[in-house]
Amino acid sequence: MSRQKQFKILQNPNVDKEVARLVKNALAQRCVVLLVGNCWVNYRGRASSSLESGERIVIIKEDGSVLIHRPIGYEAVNWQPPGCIFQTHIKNNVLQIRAIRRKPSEFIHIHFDSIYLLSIMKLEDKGEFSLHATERDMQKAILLKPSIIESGFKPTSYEKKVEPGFVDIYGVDKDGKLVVVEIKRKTAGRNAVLQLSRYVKALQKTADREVRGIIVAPSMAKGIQKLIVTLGLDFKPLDPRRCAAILQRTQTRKLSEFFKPIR
Amino acid sequence: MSRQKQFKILQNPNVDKEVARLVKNALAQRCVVLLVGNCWVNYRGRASSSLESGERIVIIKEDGSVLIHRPIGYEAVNWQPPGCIFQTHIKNNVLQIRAIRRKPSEFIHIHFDSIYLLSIMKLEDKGEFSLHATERDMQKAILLKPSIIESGFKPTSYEKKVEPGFVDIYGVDKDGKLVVVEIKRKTAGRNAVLQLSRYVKALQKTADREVRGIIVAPSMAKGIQKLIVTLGLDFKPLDPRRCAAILQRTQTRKLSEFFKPIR
DNA sequence: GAGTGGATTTCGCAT
DNA sequence: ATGCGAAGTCCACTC
Repeated sequence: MSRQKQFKILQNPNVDKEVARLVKNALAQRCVVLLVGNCWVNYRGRASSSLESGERIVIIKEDGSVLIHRPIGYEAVNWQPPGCIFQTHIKNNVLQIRAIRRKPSEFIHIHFDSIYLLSIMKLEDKGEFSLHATERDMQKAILLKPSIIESGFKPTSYEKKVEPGFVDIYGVDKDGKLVVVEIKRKTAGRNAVLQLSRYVKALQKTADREVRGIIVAPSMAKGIQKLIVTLGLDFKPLDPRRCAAILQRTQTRKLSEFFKPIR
Repeated sequence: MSRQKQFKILQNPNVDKEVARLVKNALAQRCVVLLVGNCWVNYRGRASSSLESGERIVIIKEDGSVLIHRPIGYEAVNWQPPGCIFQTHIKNNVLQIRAIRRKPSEFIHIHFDSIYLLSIMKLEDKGEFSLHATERDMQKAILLKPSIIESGFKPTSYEKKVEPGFVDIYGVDKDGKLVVVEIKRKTAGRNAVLQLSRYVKALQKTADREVRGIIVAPSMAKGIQKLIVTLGLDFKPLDPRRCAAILQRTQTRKLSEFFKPIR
């Protein structure tokens, strides 16, 4: 199963022109460069810092971001966000790598006098990353912490399931208006908006008060904003991961202890 | 100059019991473990996430923190703060590493089906890291050596936090006038000047003496000079590096030993 | 222990 | 572009 990955690994190379050339070429080719060795670092930009000599792991990624990690600590001690320009020099058996960024203008200078490991690689990573919260989780989170929708919102009841693909909440806003909330786990599209609009219109016929419709989703499809405004609806961006976090923090109890489900 | 560093490097090892044993021992001995290979990751805790198969860099540090880095992006895609407990398993030629944390209870499961590089090392890093010339550092320097602002200036108290981007000092000048100092780490702009002016005006209402306002910054924005004069404020240029030097010379003690913080 | 504020915060979405 | 809010924020300091 272990397929041979073609990349360069040098163990304890001399810190010389050859190493500098390898690093320079690797950076030009947008490879990922991994360095372990003894180094010191200076940073100057939004703040200034200096890091004395010590053994660290340095990662330069293909997008031009830089990370310098000490053997302890979750956070990088020095870093540079994506988009850096690089310069490499060798002088007196010291390899210097400069990572320069504009806007804000800042740089990191990394100096290696010993390299234990130099690895240059092309990594392929198409895997999707997802922080999941199901639609039901999002519904739970809103019911447990209605303020994430808007200040003063009070849910009164909810629907357990509605086709196709969303879960609704009913409530009252801070002004006493009736509110229908429609939840989408992914980007809210045309269908969701139209569906909610129909709901609101239907309810309005029998209600004695104004009825509002709110779409809750991590994002809107392109060009939907205008439709939402036209139909008099509101959009509230809500990240599923935030919902997940809320559920984790909150004691998980049955929702029906708090709210009455409709059918 | 490149001294031989004793640590283990395996290139394209088979994903088998031997690899699992090496990793397990390394973690038990608080080594830094560096893995590059094809993996997928599940996280569950404050939130939940899944990361599909792809090629990444994984760092496990001696303090029990974990970082999983994709080939792009400044931030780790998954991580675990220091203090994790680890479990390693091998099953069907897949290496599973579990990093478990209590409080909050959460875990990461990392699965490798190919390993391109496994490096196990003891890194020694005694080098000191110092961040100089933050706004707080400038504040400290002024409090420790008020004469850099102007001769005869005596700070009486300071504010720890002020919205957004400056730290204030209160004091008395050589003539007994009240002084408000506003610090900017970078060029002082229109906002800073107006903010200070409002402060001074507000204080003047309740003060029995004249109140002065001093802007301290490395430089002024273009065209601000006139505004400063118009509002009756003073400007004092101060290089953050000079502050760093002052802090360097002076024994660092708690500011509250000398001055009373306001709120 | 919980709570608070800062960060070279970063990141995203709003205006 | 700029500004505001959230983060699996993390971290350090105070109460």
